[in-house]
Amino acid sequence: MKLGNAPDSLPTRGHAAKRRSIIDAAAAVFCREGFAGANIDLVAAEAGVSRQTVYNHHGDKERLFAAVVQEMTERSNAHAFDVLSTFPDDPADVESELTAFAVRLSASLMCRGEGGFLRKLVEAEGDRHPELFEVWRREGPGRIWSALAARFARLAYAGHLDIEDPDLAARQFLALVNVDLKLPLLFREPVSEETLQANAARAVRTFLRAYGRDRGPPPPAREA
Amino acid sequence: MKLGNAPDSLPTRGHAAKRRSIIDAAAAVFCREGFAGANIDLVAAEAGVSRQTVYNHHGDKERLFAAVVQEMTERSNAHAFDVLSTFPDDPADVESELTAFAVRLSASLMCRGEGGFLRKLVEAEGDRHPELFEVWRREGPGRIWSALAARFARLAYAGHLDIEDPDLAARQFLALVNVDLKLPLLFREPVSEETLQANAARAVRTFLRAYGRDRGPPPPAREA
DNA sequence: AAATTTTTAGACATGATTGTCTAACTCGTC
DNA sequence: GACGAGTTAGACAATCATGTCTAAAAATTT
Repeated sequence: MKLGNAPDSLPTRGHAAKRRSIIDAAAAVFCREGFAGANIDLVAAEAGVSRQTVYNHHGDKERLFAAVVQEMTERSNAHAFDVLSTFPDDPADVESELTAFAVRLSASLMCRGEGGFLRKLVEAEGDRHPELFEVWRREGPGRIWSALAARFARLAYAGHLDIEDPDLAARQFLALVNVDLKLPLLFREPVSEETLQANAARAVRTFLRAYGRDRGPPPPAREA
Repeated sequence: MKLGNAPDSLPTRGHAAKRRSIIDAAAAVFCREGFAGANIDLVAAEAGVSRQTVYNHHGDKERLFAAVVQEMTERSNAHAFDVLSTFPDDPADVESELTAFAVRLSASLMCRGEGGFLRKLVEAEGDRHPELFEVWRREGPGRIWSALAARFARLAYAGHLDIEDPDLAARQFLALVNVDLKLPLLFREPVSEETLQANAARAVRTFLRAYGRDRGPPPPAREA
């Protein structure tokens, strides 16, 4: 029986560290091998922990998987909102600042880390655990999209862009940014910084041709 | 020993039919459960065939998987080029005809059938069978993209579009068409005809704002 | 330093799956 | 009606993974 003192008392130190390394290792293994192919012994070995400890912490392969998905969702979201907070709010040069933002976005959201994990896991195991990934869908892409949409709306209101439907614009922006990243990502190929930069530049150029302020003759009659 | 008569002699009739149904069943099971989770007994049952027959035909789980990937790649490609052949070559109304094409494209390429199978299999098992999916990558997306790019180039040459880089335009077109299909596809949700239509319309509108001929001031000097 | 909790290594039972083998069966052909 | 290729059901060994258990070791708290 715990004596009920501070929540982060000392015993949790090594405990929490092990828990984290188990989650990390499990994420890697689940992602590499899929749920069915994942081997608990391998997870334990990769986490530098005995198998029994894995069971002590998470009780079950199923529950371990759930813990991994939840943890990754949280990390991924935190990361995403960090990047989102660097969205250019009052840019001197829309194109260059939006491009720089797109680079940050693609670098951290898609290529590295949790984002890819989750996408793959959803794709592979979504059928078997619908409720888990339903949460991800609502809390993940949904919130990011609308946050990004709000940023675009502000940019449009400030006169830097010409956007009817900010939600649509946000989704299309993300789609354009990802155009040339899909295949390398699928094959786990490293994406060089230059590639990222060039790709972002292409995406933003097209995006601005569609949504830029100085896009030819003013639309015939928008509000009258 | 076969008597060496017609290649499609009668004995092969049931044979070929079984082979096909095995491939189909295996595709479904591999796609649902992943390679590790796929159960040969289940494949046999779903194909209406005994397990031994599966082994007679393909010898191995590994080779069965390879056969499935190859077959699906071929079917998917054939289908894709069928749809590609309906690309509007000399449209009276670019927007409406391009939208109709986008509907056909998203309906057959992404939602139904082999395309989704392959994407998921590549995502899930690409690490384990790189050489298999390398072929898919070259023969699948690569060829489709360049074929679509050629069509766009023709459309631009005929004066209906204003495109610098047709390959890029083709990839961006596909990305825009898929914007709102990703999530429903991921979750295997049915996509209604109206949704498809509306989505295609949005995609094409944005695409044409970026690449349309009458997009504001005529580009400085294209051909004189 | 003693006590308590966590971790470890390994054995263990259980169940599932792969791939082989054999004997019986079906079907179209001669 | 018999032949032969292909098919079937089921038994079978071998492998492997999950999850439990136990006794010993390590780390922490009092």
